[in-house]
Amino acid sequence: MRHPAGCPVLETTLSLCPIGDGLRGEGAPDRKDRLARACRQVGHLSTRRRRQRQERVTLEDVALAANVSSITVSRALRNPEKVTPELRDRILRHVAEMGYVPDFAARALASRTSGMIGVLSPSLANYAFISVMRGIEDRVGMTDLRIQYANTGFEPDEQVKQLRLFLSQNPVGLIVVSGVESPQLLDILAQAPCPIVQALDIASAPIGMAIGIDNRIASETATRHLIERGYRRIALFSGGPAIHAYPRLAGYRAVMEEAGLFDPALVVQHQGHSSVSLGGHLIDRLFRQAPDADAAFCLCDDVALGAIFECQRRGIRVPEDFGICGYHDLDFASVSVPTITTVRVPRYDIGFRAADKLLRAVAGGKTVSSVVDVGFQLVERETTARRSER
Amino acid sequence: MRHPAGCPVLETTLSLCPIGDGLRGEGAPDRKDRLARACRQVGHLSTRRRRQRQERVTLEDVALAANVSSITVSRALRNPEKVTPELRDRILRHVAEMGYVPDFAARALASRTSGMIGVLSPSLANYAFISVMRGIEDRVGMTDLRIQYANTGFEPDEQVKQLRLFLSQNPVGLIVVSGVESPQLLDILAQAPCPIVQALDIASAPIGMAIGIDNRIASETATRHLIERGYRRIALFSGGPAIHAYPRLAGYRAVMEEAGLFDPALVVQHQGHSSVSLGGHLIDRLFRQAPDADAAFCLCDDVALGAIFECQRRGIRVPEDFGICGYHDLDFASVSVPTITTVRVPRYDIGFRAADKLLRAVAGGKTVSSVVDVGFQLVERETTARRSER
DNA sequence: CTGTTAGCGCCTTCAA
DNA sequence: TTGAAGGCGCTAACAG
Repeated sequence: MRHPAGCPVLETTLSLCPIGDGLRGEGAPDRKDRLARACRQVGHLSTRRRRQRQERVTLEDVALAANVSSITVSRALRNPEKVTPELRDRILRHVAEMGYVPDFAARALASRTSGMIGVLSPSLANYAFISVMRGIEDRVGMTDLRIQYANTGFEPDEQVKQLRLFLSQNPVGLIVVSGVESPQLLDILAQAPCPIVQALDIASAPIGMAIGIDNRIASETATRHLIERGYRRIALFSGGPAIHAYPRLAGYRAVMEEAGLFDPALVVQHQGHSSVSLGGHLIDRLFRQAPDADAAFCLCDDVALGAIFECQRRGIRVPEDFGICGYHDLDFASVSVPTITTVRVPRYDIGFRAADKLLRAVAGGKTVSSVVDVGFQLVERETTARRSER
Repeated sequence: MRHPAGCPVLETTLSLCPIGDGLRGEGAPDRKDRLARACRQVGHLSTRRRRQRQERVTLEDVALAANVSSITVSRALRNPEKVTPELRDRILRHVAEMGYVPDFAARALASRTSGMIGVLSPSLANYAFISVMRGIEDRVGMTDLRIQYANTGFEPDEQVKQLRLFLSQNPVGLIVVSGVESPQLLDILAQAPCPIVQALDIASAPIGMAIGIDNRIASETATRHLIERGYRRIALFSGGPAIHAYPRLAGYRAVMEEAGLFDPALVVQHQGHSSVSLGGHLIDRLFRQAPDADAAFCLCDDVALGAIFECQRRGIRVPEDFGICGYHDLDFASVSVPTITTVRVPRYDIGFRAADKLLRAVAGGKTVSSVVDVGFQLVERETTARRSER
């Protein structure tokens, strides 16, 4: 069934508009009056000439209207306690009336602080990262600082590019969600003129501060759990670039090798975002490469869920015929049928505390290198709940 | 199983650091040399005094080193074609060598354009919005413009606050994902000095341009579909504030009333983000309020999935005993067991085209009011696939 | 408590 | 093609 509106096509050309095209506003009508008044004032002559076809109300405009100096308006806005209450009220009235909006660029330039925290994360399309960001947001929301997000889609080049953009904005601090892999990125981070906190992964080489869990150990624990449950031909399902999953891959491999069970045919990877549908595809690939596989350790719960669905479709019983272990303990892992055994990572907490660490470093003016392991938890649920056959 | 790191507690106080605390960097060692050289130059005396304990490399620093004026360096960087190739190379070498990083605040102030596009979205924790943002990102990525995100958690106050923050940054344009409800927000938007595109919903009053689907009609279509399949006691499951879901509620209600089937006990709402686990809770509430309910129209697929799980757990057969229709056609809807009937919304496309519209308006310098309906599609799958009993 | 002065780093404008 | 002068809007530092 198609909605009557049909299926419009993109308008033809996609002009790649550079910065700064066609942005000039048109003149504000009531500006002349204020300018006239300005001329009657002393010491504000410079105001006269500028703004021909501009519209923005400036501090000085408000100051003129309120018959004070611009710095007083500034103070009334930012340090109310430093201005007489009546004066302040009068000024604030004018501010509201004239619709004054502060200009952050000017403020940043003059005060030499942007009041901005940059958050670099690999992907928005994953609840695992989003929880971390919620934690960050909640902590930063308690301050006057602003957050600026950038997501890099797991691509090293994009990481570097986004980081450059951040640095151009003089961030007060930086949070890098997930591990830092590219050496170039590490280089830039090391030279960054602000504190940096790495959140989520502490296994990769940290710059400055880090808070999260040791994904390698978590991965070892999960793999070991599958072995203890009697599974032998345990596959690894991974979405996203290998480099991002590296610590977890290493943990899986170490345990499998130790047990004499490692087989490259069991490692099924996919470049690209993890998703539920990916889980099904990986099951398909797995059974072609290794028809005797009897379990899968999925590096994200959504892949695990997709694997469950595909098993149901093929008549493979979970956990009896095939065990599944996920990662992250996403919302649905505890309510799906069957419920998903997974590695619980306190993501919100990590975000909150990462922001907290950062804010302390910003306030203290010093970056003390430190690594905090918040710990994980293996949550055993139905997808691996078969009697041990060991 | 607990990871040995244990469960550390948040460090005691959470100082609410205001903007600008403790940010001064320490002196750069090689600065003296450059300053000395500077003194030998003419016309740059002003450079001497400033920067006592500062570190940032400025255009002028590079200019000094390259023996040109700062404006030439600026040009070499931003309009390479306006500078002799050799000179340009020499300058760029110095730039790289000295690690010059442009200062966006200064650029924005001087050029009167921020080069930034603001994207206001209700929630990051929902794949529906994230797809839209991916579309936006891909289109904007073709330009030099930057994106700044803000999410408002569905709260009107937060929307206004975030919007103010945007306006303080002189955005080149604004994209508002999802409908605009609060009149205050509408007010501010109406006065914004830049083009605005509203994406995803075109049913609510548009300011400027809008692109998306008519959620009310989509909702009507879905409800009608359930009726056609023979369901009668059709519930509505909604996450998020009622105001956000309003067009869809209205569509559902209109069709149900028309059919003489409407019953308030069938409407189950929850303030808060939708999620898979929410679906289960809503099923629970529904069967308490209306034990004879035989279907649910869920305003998001994740709620629908949660409803499926809960039905499985209770031995309720879907679609035979209970029909389920979702919304958004998220990734998993086509692979779950059973697959989910849902309303497909071309979210990525909407994002991409919203950005495209915005960029055109920015380039053209004019905002032509326009509303584009991209249309939706009802995708019939297993959760409603029972023989019609009508 | 309020005002004056002098930039912040870059870019626009105009001149050479 | 390059440079000099000046200003963007705001705030730090110091006066009064």
